[in-house]
Amino acid sequence: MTTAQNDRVDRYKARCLTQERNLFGRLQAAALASRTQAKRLLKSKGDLSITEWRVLWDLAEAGPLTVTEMASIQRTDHALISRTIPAMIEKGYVATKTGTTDRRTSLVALTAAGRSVFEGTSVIMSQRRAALSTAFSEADLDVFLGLIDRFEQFVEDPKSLSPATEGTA
Amino acid sequence: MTTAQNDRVDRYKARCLTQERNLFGRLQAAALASRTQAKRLLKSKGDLSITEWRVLWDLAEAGPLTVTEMASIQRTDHALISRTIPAMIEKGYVATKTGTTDRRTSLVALTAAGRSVFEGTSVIMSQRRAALSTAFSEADLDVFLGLIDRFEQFVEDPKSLSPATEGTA
DNA sequence: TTATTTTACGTGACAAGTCACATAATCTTT
DNA sequence: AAAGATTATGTGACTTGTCACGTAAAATAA
Repeated sequence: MTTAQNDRVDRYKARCLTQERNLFGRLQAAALASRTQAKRLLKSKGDLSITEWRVLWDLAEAGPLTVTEMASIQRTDHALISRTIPAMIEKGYVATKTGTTDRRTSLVALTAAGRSVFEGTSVIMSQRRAALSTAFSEADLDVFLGLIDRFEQFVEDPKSLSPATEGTA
Repeated sequence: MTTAQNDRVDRYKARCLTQERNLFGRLQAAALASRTQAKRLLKSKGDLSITEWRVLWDLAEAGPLTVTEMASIQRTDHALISRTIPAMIEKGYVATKTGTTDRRTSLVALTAAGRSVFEGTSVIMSQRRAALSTAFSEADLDVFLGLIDRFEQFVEDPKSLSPATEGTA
């Protein structure tokens, strides 16, 4: 290996080191790894997608629910849920009816088949949550969630990157 | 509002409360909010996608780099980068050549135009990182990264959800 | 030296996610 | 009561990401 190649590899390694402290990148990667784990666990028990699993879980815990309510609970966009519901209806897992007090809403409820699929899948997902609870104490979790709260405030607060800030930079 | 409706709303609210302490969901939402912020900032300075920005940034800091090296630095899959490179070549931002020591590799380097686009965009992205540094001290960051390390170990460690665990449950 | 295994990267299919938009329904203002 | 503004949901287009696969090249084993 030549000196130029050594330089190139050194730069690569240095770059990797600096990115280990890049909170944006690290959070992204951790969240995606988490998602991959969930997909793998769901796959081991059937063919539910993550969105389908979330819908079933929310409905099992608190249904019937509107699309917007589920989106809010899951901190996701209503579009994703809206797009998932028809196939779940087709599979017989959920049924919808127009809201009586607000005819814009679509009230989604579990069917018996949906309840059954939920129960067949919930064991592994409960185990996942229980395993996480052994890895992180309640105090750890408080710290973690507090840091996440602060991070979310940062990314959603326009003031942190306002013209005034630019003026002083 | 009837009693049944009250019950339904109460269940929804209770469900929201429990999900506030769901670390999986919270981490996911925070990472996605961060990504959205990045996209918004990039959009304010041009039309770079997140993947394009990441490629430019890595190359500016440590280029030339292979697809696998960039994927490793960014903690992403090589497929995403491979798919992005041709358009960036078309735009004149990067150029590639086959590696001399390993002809399987594709060495990607910034062009002068790419350097220029990088520099036009890097100010706002640097400001973003600086703003994050004012929101989180080095000590905060150490704690946060440590918790993320532990979370990543959890989601990647098969032992936490092994048959032995299932046997004892 | 040959055979086998592993690796780099390009490609395709699909899921998860964002944003814009449209339509209908509801709410607020005039 | 009518007009204007806001909201719920469905849809489409696009990005970001995963996984599987194929091919060529490199590494390892026989």
